[in-house]
Amino acid sequence: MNWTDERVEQLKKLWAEGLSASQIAAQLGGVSRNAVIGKVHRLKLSGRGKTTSTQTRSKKVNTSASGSHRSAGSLGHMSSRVVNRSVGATALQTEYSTDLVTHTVTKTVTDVVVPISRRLELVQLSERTCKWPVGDPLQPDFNFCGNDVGESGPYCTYHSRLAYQPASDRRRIR
DNA sequence: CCCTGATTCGC
DNA sequence: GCGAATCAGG
Repeated sequence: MNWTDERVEQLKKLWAEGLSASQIAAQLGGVSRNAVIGKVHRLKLSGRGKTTSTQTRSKKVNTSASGSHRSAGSLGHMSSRVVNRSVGATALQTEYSTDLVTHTVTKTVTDVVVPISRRLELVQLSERTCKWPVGDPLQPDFNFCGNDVGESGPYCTYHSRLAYQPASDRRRIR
């Protein structure tokens, strides 16, 4: 995958918005989070604002002659990271978030990164359906994401992450 | 276990 | 320049 200008633009934008590297990678598609991070570094825009990354890195594992001890104990996980990609209308969306316009766009921050959801009604929930609420509980059309939950909880894998993980953002020690 | 960003280094 | 592997940490 090439880093076209548009993609780089997206990257910078999303990174500035505070999205994590993996989320950005998911949205751009075709790249891993490492690729994103690597690019971010090359663009010299890491440390999103703060994070005075104090150069404390100097460990480095023996590069030569070591290795080959990464046995194969467990098998893969297969956690598909499905993300709805905005098909079509992907054109001009590169030069619009530049400032100068303060008209609160409020582009409905809905699911910038949320994948598919089945929109089930409460009655249809079962033991294996994601109980992540979708919509406004005060509205009659309130429903739930009904994706299959693995064995890991009341939510589908994706929503589980949204529910918990949001942490890991205040280690500051670096 | 999951995740995060940071760094290094072979390509 | 790119990104996988690795590391360190929450």
